[in-house]
Amino acid sequence: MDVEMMEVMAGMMAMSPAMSSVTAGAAASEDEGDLRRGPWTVEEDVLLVDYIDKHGDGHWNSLARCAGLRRTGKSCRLRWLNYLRPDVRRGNITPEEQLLILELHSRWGNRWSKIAQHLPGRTDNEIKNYWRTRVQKHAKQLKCDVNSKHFRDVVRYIWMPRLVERIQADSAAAAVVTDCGVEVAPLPATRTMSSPAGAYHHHQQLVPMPAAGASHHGGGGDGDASSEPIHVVTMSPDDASSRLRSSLPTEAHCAQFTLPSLAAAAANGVVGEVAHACGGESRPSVGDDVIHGDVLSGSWSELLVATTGREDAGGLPDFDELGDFEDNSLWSLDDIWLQQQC
DNA sequence: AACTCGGACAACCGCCTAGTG
DNA sequence: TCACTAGGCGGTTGTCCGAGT
Repeated sequence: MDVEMMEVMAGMMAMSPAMSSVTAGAAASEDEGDLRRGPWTVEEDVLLVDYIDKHGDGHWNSLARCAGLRRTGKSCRLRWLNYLRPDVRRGNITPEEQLLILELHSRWGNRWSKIAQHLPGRTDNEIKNYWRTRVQKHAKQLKCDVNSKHFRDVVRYIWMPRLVERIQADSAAAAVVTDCGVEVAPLPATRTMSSPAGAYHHHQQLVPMPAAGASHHGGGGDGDASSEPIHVVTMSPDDASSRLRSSLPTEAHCAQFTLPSLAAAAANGVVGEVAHACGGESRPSVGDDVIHGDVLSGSWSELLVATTGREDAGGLPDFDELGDFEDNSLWSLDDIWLQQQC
Protein backbone atom coordinates (compact mmCIF):
# COMPACT_ATOMS: atom_id res chain seq x y z
CA MET A 1 0.00 0.00 0.00
CA ASP A 2 1.61 3.19 -1.06
CA VAL A 3 1.05 6.57 0.46
CA GLU A 4 -1.09 7.60 -2.43
CA MET A 5 -3.44 4.73 -1.91
CA MET A 6 -3.71 5.55 1.74
CA GLU A 7 -4.60 9.11 0.87
CA VAL A 8 -7.26 7.85 -1.41
CA MET A 9 -8.63 5.59 1.25
CA ALA A 10 -8.78 8.49 3.63
CA GLY A 11 -10.66 10.45 1.04
CA MET A 12 -13.08 7.62 0.57
CA MET A 13 -13.61 7.42 4.27
CA ALA A 14 -14.41 11.08 4.33
CA MET A 15 -16.87 10.79 1.51
CA SER A 16 -18.59 7.73 2.79
CA PRO A 17 -20.63 8.52 5.85
CA ALA A 18 -21.88 5.00 5.94
CA MET A 19 -18.39 3.63 6.04
CA SER A 20 -17.20 5.86 8.79
CA SER A 21 -20.30 5.67 10.87
CA VAL A 22 -20.72 1.98 10.83
CA THR A 23 -17.28 1.03 11.98
CA ALA A 24 -18.42 0.67 15.52
CA GLY A 25 -21.56 -1.12 14.50
CA ALA A 26 -19.66 -3.67 12.49
CA ALA A 27 -17.53 -4.44 15.48
CA ALA A 28 -20.61 -5.50 17.35
CA SER A 29 -20.90 -8.57 15.21
CA GLU A 30 -17.22 -9.27 15.17
CA ASP A 31 -17.43 -12.00 17.72
CA GLU A 32 -20.21 -13.82 16.00
CA GLY A 33 -18.38 -16.75 14.57
CA ASP A 34 -15.16 -16.48 12.68
CA LEU A 35 -16.40 -14.37 9.83
CA ARG A 36 -17.38 -10.76 9.94
CA ARG A 37 -20.51 -9.46 8.34
CA GLY A 38 -22.06 -6.10 7.78
CA PRO A 39 -20.49 -2.89 6.60
CA TRP A 40 -16.82 -2.85 5.84
CA THR A 41 -14.44 -0.87 7.96
CA VAL A 42 -11.71 1.34 6.59
CA GLU A 43 -9.12 -1.08 7.91
CA GLU A 44 -10.68 -3.93 5.99
CA ASP A 45 -10.83 -1.84 2.86
CA VAL A 46 -7.18 -1.00 3.20
CA LEU A 47 -6.30 -4.65 3.66
CA LEU A 48 -8.26 -5.68 0.62
CA VAL A 49 -7.01 -2.91 -1.65
CA ASP A 50 -3.48 -3.46 -0.50
CA TYR A 51 -3.60 -7.16 -1.16
CA ILE A 52 -5.17 -6.83 -4.58
CA ASP A 53 -2.71 -4.09 -5.43
CA LYS A 54 0.10 -6.51 -4.79
CA HIS A 55 -1.34 -9.81 -5.92
CA GLY A 56 -4.31 -9.06 -8.11
CA ASP A 57 -7.84 -10.23 -7.64
CA GLY A 58 -9.52 -13.58 -8.14
CA HIS A 59 -9.48 -16.71 -5.98
CA TRP A 60 -11.53 -14.75 -3.53
CA ASN A 61 -11.71 -17.28 -0.74
CA SER A 62 -7.97 -17.71 -0.51
CA LEU A 63 -7.55 -14.00 -1.07
CA ALA A 64 -9.70 -13.28 1.93
CA ARG A 65 -7.61 -15.61 4.08
CA CYS A 66 -4.25 -14.43 2.82
CA ALA A 67 -5.20 -10.81 3.19
CA GLY A 68 -6.10 -11.41 6.78
CA LEU A 69 -9.72 -10.57 6.21
CA ARG A 70 -12.32 -12.36 8.23
CA ARG A 71 -14.73 -12.13 5.39
CA THR A 72 -16.10 -14.58 2.89
CA GLY A 73 -14.60 -14.57 -0.54
CA LYS A 74 -17.91 -13.50 -1.88
CA SER A 75 -18.00 -10.53 0.41
CA CYS A 76 -14.51 -9.50 -0.64
CA ARG A 77 -15.37 -9.83 -4.29
CA LEU A 78 -18.48 -7.77 -3.89
CA ARG A 79 -16.73 -5.07 -1.93
CA TRP A 80 -14.02 -4.84 -4.53
CA LEU A 81 -16.26 -4.84 -7.58
CA ASN A 82 -18.91 -2.52 -6.24
CA TYR A 83 -16.90 -0.08 -4.21
CA LEU A 84 -13.14 -0.35 -4.07
CA ARG A 85 -12.34 -1.07 -7.68
CA PRO A 86 -10.39 1.92 -9.02
CA ASP A 87 -12.54 2.50 -12.03
CA VAL A 88 -15.81 2.55 -10.20
CA ARG A 89 -17.71 5.66 -11.12
CA ARG A 90 -19.81 7.21 -8.48
CA GLY A 91 -22.39 9.92 -8.49
CA ASN A 92 -25.52 10.70 -10.37
CA ILE A 93 -26.61 8.75 -13.36
CA THR A 94 -26.34 11.10 -16.31
CA PRO A 95 -29.12 11.49 -18.87
CA GLU A 96 -26.97 9.64 -21.36
CA GLU A 97 -26.58 6.81 -18.94
CA GLN A 98 -30.28 6.85 -18.16
CA LEU A 99 -31.01 6.62 -21.84
CA LEU A 100 -28.63 3.74 -22.21
CA ILE A 101 -30.05 1.90 -19.24
CA LEU A 102 -33.57 2.26 -20.55
CA GLU A 103 -32.50 1.10 -23.95
CA LEU A 104 -30.53 -1.86 -22.75
CA HIS A 105 -33.11 -2.91 -20.22
CA SER A 106 -35.68 -2.96 -22.97
CA ARG A 107 -33.53 -5.45 -24.73
CA TRP A 108 -32.24 -7.60 -21.96
CA GLY A 109 -34.50 -7.09 -19.00
CA ASN A 110 -32.98 -7.42 -15.57
CA ARG A 111 -29.62 -8.49 -16.89
CA TRP A 112 -27.86 -5.98 -14.74
CA SER A 113 -24.35 -7.22 -15.19
CA LYS A 114 -24.82 -7.34 -18.92
CA ILE A 115 -26.17 -3.82 -18.94
CA ALA A 116 -23.37 -2.68 -16.68
CA GLN A 117 -20.82 -3.89 -19.19
CA HIS A 118 -21.89 -1.05 -21.43
CA LEU A 119 -21.65 1.59 -18.76
CA PRO A 120 -18.03 1.56 -17.70
CA GLY A 121 -17.50 2.36 -14.10
CA ARG A 122 -21.09 1.63 -13.26
CA THR A 123 -21.71 -1.56 -11.37
CA ASP A 124 -24.60 -3.90 -11.86
CA ASN A 125 -25.57 -3.12 -8.31
CA GLU A 126 -25.73 0.59 -9.01
CA ILE A 127 -27.79 0.12 -12.14
CA LYS A 128 -30.06 -2.26 -10.36
CA ASN A 129 -30.54 0.24 -7.56
CA TYR A 130 -31.20 2.99 -10.07
CA TRP A 131 -33.84 0.90 -11.76
CA ARG A 132 -35.54 -0.04 -8.57
CA THR A 133 -35.54 3.40 -7.00
CA ARG A 134 -36.16 5.60 -10.02
CA VAL A 135 -37.70 3.63 -12.81
CA GLN A 136 -39.93 1.46 -10.72
CA LYS A 137 -41.02 4.53 -8.82
CA HIS A 138 -42.39 6.00 -12.02
CA ALA A 139 -44.12 2.75 -12.85
CA LYS A 140 -45.67 2.80 -9.45
CA GLN A 141 -46.88 6.35 -10.00
CA LEU A 142 -48.54 5.19 -13.16
CA LYS A 143 -50.05 2.27 -11.30
CA CYS A 144 -48.70 -0.17 -13.80
CA ASP A 145 -46.12 -2.84 -13.86
CA VAL A 146 -42.65 -1.83 -14.89
CA ASN A 147 -42.71 -4.55 -17.53
CA SER A 148 -46.15 -3.72 -18.83
CA LYS A 149 -46.76 -2.43 -22.31
CA HIS A 150 -48.16 0.80 -20.94
CA PHE A 151 -45.05 1.56 -19.04
CA ARG A 152 -42.84 0.62 -21.96
CA ASP A 153 -44.88 3.01 -24.06
CA VAL A 154 -44.40 5.78 -21.58
CA VAL A 155 -40.72 5.14 -21.49
CA ARG A 156 -40.43 5.08 -25.22
CA TYR A 157 -42.64 7.99 -26.13
CA ILE A 158 -42.13 10.26 -23.18
CA TRP A 159 -39.18 9.44 -21.06
CA MET A 160 -36.58 8.64 -23.66
CA PRO A 161 -37.51 11.51 -25.96
CA ARG A 162 -37.27 13.83 -23.01
CA LEU A 163 -33.87 12.50 -22.23
CA VAL A 164 -32.83 13.10 -25.79
CA GLU A 165 -34.26 16.59 -25.62
CA ARG A 166 -32.32 17.25 -22.49
CA ILE A 167 -29.17 15.96 -24.02
CA GLN A 168 -29.70 18.17 -27.03
CA ALA A 169 -30.50 21.19 -24.91
CA ASP A 170 -27.48 20.64 -22.76
CA SER A 171 -25.30 20.23 -25.79
CA ALA A 172 -26.46 23.52 -27.17
CA ALA A 173 -25.61 25.22 -23.92
CA ALA A 174 -22.31 23.46 -23.79
CA ALA A 175 -21.46 24.73 -27.21
CA VAL A 176 -21.65 28.23 -25.85
CA VAL A 177 -20.01 27.73 -22.53
CA THR A 178 -17.37 25.14 -22.01
CA ASP A 179 -14.71 25.16 -19.41
CA CYS A 180 -12.97 22.22 -20.88
CA GLY A 181 -10.85 24.13 -23.29
CA VAL A 182 -12.30 22.06 -26.06
CA GLU A 183 -14.48 23.51 -28.75
CA VAL A 184 -17.82 21.84 -28.71
CA ALA A 185 -19.66 22.18 -31.94
CA PRO A 186 -23.39 22.75 -31.65
CA LEU A 187 -24.27 19.49 -33.28
CA PRO A 188 -27.59 17.86 -32.66
CA ALA A 189 -27.61 15.73 -29.59
CA THR A 190 -24.21 16.86 -28.58
CA ARG A 191 -23.74 17.94 -25.07
CA THR A 192 -21.30 18.39 -22.33
CA MET A 193 -22.00 16.40 -19.26
CA SER A 194 -20.56 16.47 -15.85
CA SER A 195 -19.47 13.43 -14.00
CA PRO A 196 -18.17 12.83 -10.54
CA ALA A 197 -15.61 10.54 -12.00
CA GLY A 198 -13.51 13.51 -12.74
CA ALA A 199 -10.19 11.82 -13.00
CA TYR A 200 -11.14 9.88 -16.06
CA HIS A 201 -11.02 10.73 -19.63
CA HIS A 202 -13.80 8.96 -21.33
CA HIS A 203 -13.65 7.75 -24.84
CA GLN A 204 -17.11 6.61 -25.45
CA GLN A 205 -18.16 5.11 -28.68
CA LEU A 206 -21.32 3.62 -29.94
CA VAL A 207 -20.06 0.76 -31.96
CA PRO A 208 -21.27 -2.66 -32.93
CA MET A 209 -21.50 -4.90 -29.93
CA PRO A 210 -18.44 -6.99 -29.36
CA ALA A 211 -18.57 -10.72 -29.56
CA ALA A 212 -20.22 -12.46 -26.68
CA GLY A 213 -17.86 -13.51 -23.99
CA ALA A 214 -15.77 -10.40 -24.21
CA SER A 215 -17.01 -9.46 -20.81
CA HIS A 216 -14.57 -9.26 -17.99
CA HIS A 217 -17.14 -10.99 -15.88
CA GLY A 218 -16.59 -14.21 -17.63
CA GLY A 219 -19.78 -15.80 -16.49
CA GLY A 220 -22.92 -16.07 -18.50
CA GLY A 221 -21.90 -14.45 -21.71
CA ASP A 222 -25.01 -15.37 -23.59
CA GLY A 223 -24.74 -13.90 -27.00
CA ASP A 224 -28.31 -12.79 -27.43
CA ALA A 225 -28.66 -9.79 -29.68
CA SER A 226 -24.92 -9.70 -29.93
CA SER A 227 -25.09 -8.72 -33.55
CA GLU A 228 -27.09 -5.62 -32.83
CA PRO A 229 -25.32 -2.31 -32.86
CA ILE A 230 -25.04 -1.15 -29.35
CA HIS A 231 -23.26 1.29 -27.16
CA VAL A 232 -19.88 0.31 -26.00
CA VAL A 233 -18.29 2.80 -23.73
CA THR A 234 -14.66 2.54 -22.97
CA MET A 235 -12.72 4.45 -20.42
CA SER A 236 -9.07 4.86 -19.92
CA PRO A 237 -7.82 6.13 -16.62
CA ASP A 238 -5.12 8.73 -16.94
CA ASP A 239 -2.99 7.62 -14.15
CA ALA A 240 -3.11 5.47 -11.11
CA SER A 241 -3.01 8.35 -8.72
CA SER A 242 -6.31 9.65 -9.87
CA ARG A 243 -8.14 6.44 -9.95
CA LEU A 244 -9.59 6.11 -6.53
CA ARG A 245 -9.92 9.82 -6.23
CA SER A 246 -12.42 9.61 -9.00
CA SER A 247 -14.91 8.62 -6.39
CA LEU A 248 -14.75 12.04 -4.83
CA PRO A 249 -18.01 13.76 -5.65
CA THR A 250 -16.54 17.22 -5.89
CA GLU A 251 -14.63 16.52 -9.02
CA ALA A 252 -16.16 16.64 -12.39
CA HIS A 253 -15.20 16.35 -15.95
CA CYS A 254 -16.77 17.00 -19.23
CA ALA A 255 -17.50 14.61 -21.98
CA GLN A 256 -19.09 15.33 -25.24
CA PHE A 257 -21.78 13.12 -26.60
CA THR A 258 -22.61 12.96 -30.21
CA LEU A 259 -25.47 11.00 -31.63
CA PRO A 260 -24.99 10.92 -35.36
CA SER A 261 -27.72 10.60 -37.85
CA LEU A 262 -29.34 7.35 -38.66
CA ALA A 263 -28.07 7.72 -42.16
CA ALA A 264 -24.55 7.76 -40.91
CA ALA A 265 -25.33 4.91 -38.66
CA ALA A 266 -26.71 2.92 -41.50
CA ALA A 267 -23.73 3.75 -43.62
CA ASN A 268 -21.08 2.58 -41.28
CA GLY A 269 -22.87 0.48 -38.77
CA VAL A 270 -22.08 2.83 -36.00
CA VAL A 271 -25.09 4.05 -34.14
CA GLY A 272 -23.36 6.95 -32.60
CA GLU A 273 -20.34 8.10 -30.88
CA VAL A 274 -19.46 9.96 -27.83
CA ALA A 275 -16.41 12.03 -28.12
CA HIS A 276 -14.37 12.64 -25.11
CA ALA A 277 -13.76 16.13 -23.93
CA CYS A 278 -11.64 16.71 -20.92
CA GLY A 279 -11.05 16.63 -17.23
CA GLY A 280 -11.01 19.85 -15.33
CA GLU A 281 -12.31 21.95 -12.54
CA SER A 282 -15.54 21.02 -10.98
CA ARG A 283 -18.48 23.16 -11.74
CA PRO A 284 -22.20 22.77 -11.87
CA SER A 285 -23.07 21.37 -15.21
CA VAL A 286 -25.67 22.53 -17.55
CA GLY A 287 -28.87 20.71 -16.90
CA ASP A 288 -27.73 20.12 -13.40
CA ASP A 289 -31.26 19.72 -12.22
CA VAL A 290 -31.62 16.82 -14.52
CA ILE A 291 -28.38 15.21 -13.71
CA HIS A 292 -29.17 15.34 -10.07
CA GLY A 293 -32.53 13.76 -10.63
CA ASP A 294 -34.81 12.33 -13.18
CA VAL A 295 -35.94 14.07 -16.24
CA LEU A 296 -39.32 12.89 -15.16
CA SER A 297 -39.24 14.43 -11.79
CA GLY A 298 -42.61 15.96 -11.19
CA SER A 299 -45.97 14.36 -11.37
CA TRP A 300 -46.87 12.00 -14.08
CA SER A 301 -50.25 13.55 -14.55
CA GLU A 302 -48.65 16.90 -15.28
CA LEU A 303 -46.20 15.26 -17.56
CA LEU A 304 -48.86 13.43 -19.47
CA VAL A 305 -51.00 16.50 -19.83
CA ALA A 306 -48.02 18.45 -21.01
CA THR A 307 -47.16 15.74 -23.46
CA THR A 308 -50.61 15.17 -24.86
CA GLY A 309 -51.87 18.70 -24.45
CA ARG A 310 -55.10 17.34 -23.15
CA GLU A 311 -56.48 17.69 -19.69
CA ASP A 312 -58.49 14.58 -20.24
CA ALA A 313 -55.57 12.52 -21.29
CA GLY A 314 -56.81 9.90 -18.97
CA GLY A 315 -53.49 8.95 -17.54
CA LEU A 316 -51.79 7.80 -20.67
CA PRO A 317 -51.23 9.46 -24.00
CA ASP A 318 -52.94 8.14 -27.06
CA PHE A 319 -50.17 6.03 -28.34
CA ASP A 320 -52.08 5.25 -31.47
CA GLU A 321 -51.34 8.76 -32.60
CA LEU A 322 -47.70 8.18 -32.20
CA GLY A 323 -47.34 5.35 -34.59
CA ASP A 324 -47.49 1.63 -34.58
CA PHE A 325 -45.17 -0.72 -32.97
CA GLU A 326 -45.40 -4.30 -32.10
CA ASP A 327 -46.24 -5.21 -28.61
CA ASN A 328 -43.11 -7.19 -28.26
CA SER A 329 -41.04 -4.89 -30.38
CA LEU A 330 -39.22 -2.77 -27.90
CA TRP A 331 -37.87 0.63 -28.64
CA SER A 332 -34.37 1.42 -29.59
CA LEU A 333 -32.27 4.52 -29.52
CA ASP A 334 -32.55 4.60 -33.26
CA ASP A 335 -36.29 4.92 -32.98
CA ILE A 336 -36.06 7.64 -30.41
CA TRP A 337 -33.53 9.51 -32.46
CA LEU A 338 -35.60 9.22 -35.59
CA GLN A 339 -38.63 10.44 -33.72
CA GLN A 340 -36.71 13.45 -32.51
CA GLN A 341 -35.73 14.34 -36.03
CA CYS A 342 -39.33 14.34 -37.26
C1' DA B 1 -36.33 20.57 17.91
C1' DA B 2 -38.25 16.16 17.34
C1' DC B 3 -40.27 12.93 14.58
C1' DT B 4 -41.60 10.47 10.29
C1' DC B 5 -40.95 8.92 5.84
C1' DG B 6 -38.91 7.82 1.66
C1' DG B 7 -34.77 7.70 -1.31
C1' DA B 8 -30.26 5.96 -2.02
C1' DC B 9 -27.09 2.51 -1.74
C1' DA B 10 -24.11 -0.98 0.48
C1' DA B 11 -24.25 -5.61 1.69
C1' DC B 12 -26.14 -10.15 2.07
C1' DC B 13 -28.64 -14.30 0.44
C1' DG B 14 -29.79 -17.96 -2.47
C1' DC B 15 -29.57 -19.94 -6.83
C1' DC B 16 -27.17 -21.16 -10.98
C1' DT B 17 -23.25 -22.42 -13.81
C1' DA B 18 -18.64 -23.71 -15.02
C1' DG B 19 -14.57 -25.98 -13.80
C1' DT B 20 -12.17 -29.77 -11.70
C1' DG B 21 -10.96 -34.11 -9.60
C1' DT C 1 -20.85 -39.41 -14.50
C1' DC C 2 -21.03 -37.39 -10.18
C1' DA C 3 -19.79 -34.50 -6.35
C1' DC C 4 -17.68 -30.54 -4.86
C1' DT C 5 -16.15 -25.78 -5.08
C1' DA C 6 -15.65 -21.07 -6.67
C1' DG C 7 -17.46 -17.46 -8.88
C1' DG C 8 -21.22 -14.83 -10.95
C1' DC C 9 -25.74 -12.94 -10.92
C1' DG C 10 -30.30 -11.18 -9.60
C1' DG C 11 -33.29 -10.36 -5.72
C1' DT C 12 -33.82 -8.62 -1.28
C1' DT C 13 -32.77 -6.45 3.04
C1' DG C 14 -30.71 -3.17 6.24
C1' DT C 15 -29.04 1.27 7.26
C1' DC C 16 -28.11 6.03 6.77
C1' DC C 17 -29.49 10.55 5.63
C1' DG C 18 -32.10 14.40 4.12
C1' DA C 19 -36.57 16.49 3.36
C1' DG C 20 -40.92 17.39 5.06
C1' DT C 21 -44.18 18.03 8.84
